[in-house]
Amino acid sequence: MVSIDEVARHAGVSTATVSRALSGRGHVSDATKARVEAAAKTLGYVVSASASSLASGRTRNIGVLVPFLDRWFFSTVLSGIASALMRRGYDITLYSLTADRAERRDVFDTFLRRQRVDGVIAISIEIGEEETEQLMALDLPVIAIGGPNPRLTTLTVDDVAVARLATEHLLALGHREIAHIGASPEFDIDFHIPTHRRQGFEQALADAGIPVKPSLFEPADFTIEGGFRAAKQLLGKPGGRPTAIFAASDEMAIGALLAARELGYRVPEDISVVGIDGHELGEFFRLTTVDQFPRGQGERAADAILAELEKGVAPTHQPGELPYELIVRGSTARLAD
Amino acid sequence: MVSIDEVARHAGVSTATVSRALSGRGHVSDATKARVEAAAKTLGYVVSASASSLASGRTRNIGVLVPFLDRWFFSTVLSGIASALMRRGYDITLYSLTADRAERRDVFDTFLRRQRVDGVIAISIEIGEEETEQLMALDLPVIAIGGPNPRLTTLTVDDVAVARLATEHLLALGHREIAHIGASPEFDIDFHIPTHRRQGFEQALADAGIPVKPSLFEPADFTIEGGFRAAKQLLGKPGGRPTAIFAASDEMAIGALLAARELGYRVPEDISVVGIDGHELGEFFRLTTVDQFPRGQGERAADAILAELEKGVAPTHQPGELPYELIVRGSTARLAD
DNA sequence: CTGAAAGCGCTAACAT
DNA sequence: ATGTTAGCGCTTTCAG
Repeated sequence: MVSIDEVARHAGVSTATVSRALSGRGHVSDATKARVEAAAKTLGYVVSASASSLASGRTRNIGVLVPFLDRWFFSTVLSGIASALMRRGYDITLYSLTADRAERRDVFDTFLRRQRVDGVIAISIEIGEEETEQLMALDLPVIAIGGPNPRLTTLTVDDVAVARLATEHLLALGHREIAHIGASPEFDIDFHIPTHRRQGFEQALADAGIPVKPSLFEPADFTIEGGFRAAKQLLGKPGGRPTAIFAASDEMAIGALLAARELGYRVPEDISVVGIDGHELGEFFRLTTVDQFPRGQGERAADAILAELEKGVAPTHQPGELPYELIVRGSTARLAD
Repeated sequence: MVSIDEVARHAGVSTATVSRALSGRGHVSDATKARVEAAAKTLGYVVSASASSLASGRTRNIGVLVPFLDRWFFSTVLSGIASALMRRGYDITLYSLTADRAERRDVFDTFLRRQRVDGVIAISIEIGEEETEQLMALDLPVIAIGGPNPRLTTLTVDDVAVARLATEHLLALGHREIAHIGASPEFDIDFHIPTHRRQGFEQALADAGIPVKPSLFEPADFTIEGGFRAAKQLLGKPGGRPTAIFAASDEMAIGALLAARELGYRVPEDISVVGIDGHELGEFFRLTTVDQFPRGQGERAADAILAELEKGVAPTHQPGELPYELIVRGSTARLAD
């Protein structure tokens, strides 16, 4: 590997000047800057990350905490983060948080403390009291996406409003018997998003003067399969089926849609279905949804952390400021008289 | 951040001994080792990655090259890599290769050359001549998964055999009119897996004495939607529809299954469908498939690179040694007489 | 088995 | 605007 003094020699300057010219910190005349850049280029010189980090304290590397790598939502947010960060020359190191308690401890105890990153982005993970403490002890910028944590800077969408919007869409189409597929109670304990969505749902009903029937709620696990099972329950019960289903995620909504079909109901003629997320399969299934632009969430988080890092701008995020939008496709329709 | 000499002082030894005790390189008496470990623990000491890397030349960090983060197959392989690497205390830094040529160049020119990683794993990316050159110039262990590259150590499954297996399953059930959904020609140009799958399909037919009909091939893009469209074409053509479809991926197979249903065909009574991959949705759709254990592929790649790194074992992989297995579920059945 | 000391390849004062 | 120099926090000879 070619090192900085070869470049210095080649350009006829000191290593300090090479460093300045290449990093853009401190003044260098345009002429020398050009010479240095040319030398670096012909020699194929790239700054050594560890040497530079050790000397400067900056790593140009962001740590990203993800709960599941193989679930669509998370990997989509991650890809947003990756592209925004890469554009700015930052590396990203990935910390995948499994269910394994010990591994999870390791991430906070050890991995994150190696001084390998300049900041961390946490994607929709519920961070415990002690973990929050450890994150803050890192003394690094931290941006969390989803799952509001009062002690951390958090990017959130207003989940209550999102759920209201979905529900109001159904109400505006004339539906009165609306079922909701949300999280199972265990899931809810340390993850608040599903609760908020349920609240928004109930608020919208209340505002429309419609009583909330517990029999029209069915828990599931945020997968297609879970949504499928829940919808079968909802639609199979004798005595007055719902005319519409609001699922707390697109994957569950797709499951519901498939369940309705399998039972012989037509969507949207017999039953309307709406989800939340903006899932890539939504278009294919003609699913009406409230899109929350997960890629964009990742990009914003990346921008926020870079702003804090490079401009020292402590982000001033209002809770619930992330955008969302109702996308009306073919899975919802007016209630037939 | 607490540093190595605090630990040294606390344990009453030199920094050299702390380094040896904690890294396990060089001999330290059990007694001092215990003292050092205790000191490190009570002080909460964690070795600084950059200082350690600079001094030793080892980073304990593996670079992973991924083409798409948000596609199920890749994120699943990635999660396998992540868990195997994390268990061994390695970090992983992620390089997402977009279609953008310039960004892609950057990865090879700059990102990978920062000496931030000890090795690289490339997931199913077709690596060009020049890129291969650059990878080799890194002088680091490189493991590629899929897309055999004669100059790189590559973990592959025998795609021809996998496709034969899927096709032979259909043949054994009595099917003779078997359609294949594969890649569109552009896709094929620099990505050989689909071609191999097609070859396996054709070989199996040939062995059974069945002529290959071009009309029974339909290209698609490896998505559910693509498979859906392709199957509609295949099943909609007047004059003798196929009785079975072999799709080169599970996502396309699921699309095909949905298309068959929408056209009013029953699966598997009227038409059998088989895919390849072992997709998480396979179970839900009762899809017969040839599983190629993507998570396991990631884990193996991680193990291989660690073996090379830590034991200096240059991996001796035979082409096509990754496991695969036919999983018969409910989407295939005997041809009705 | 342990310690002293010389770097690893940069960056950031401090000079000039 | 540029050069000199002292580290950054470890690891690794080399001695003992």
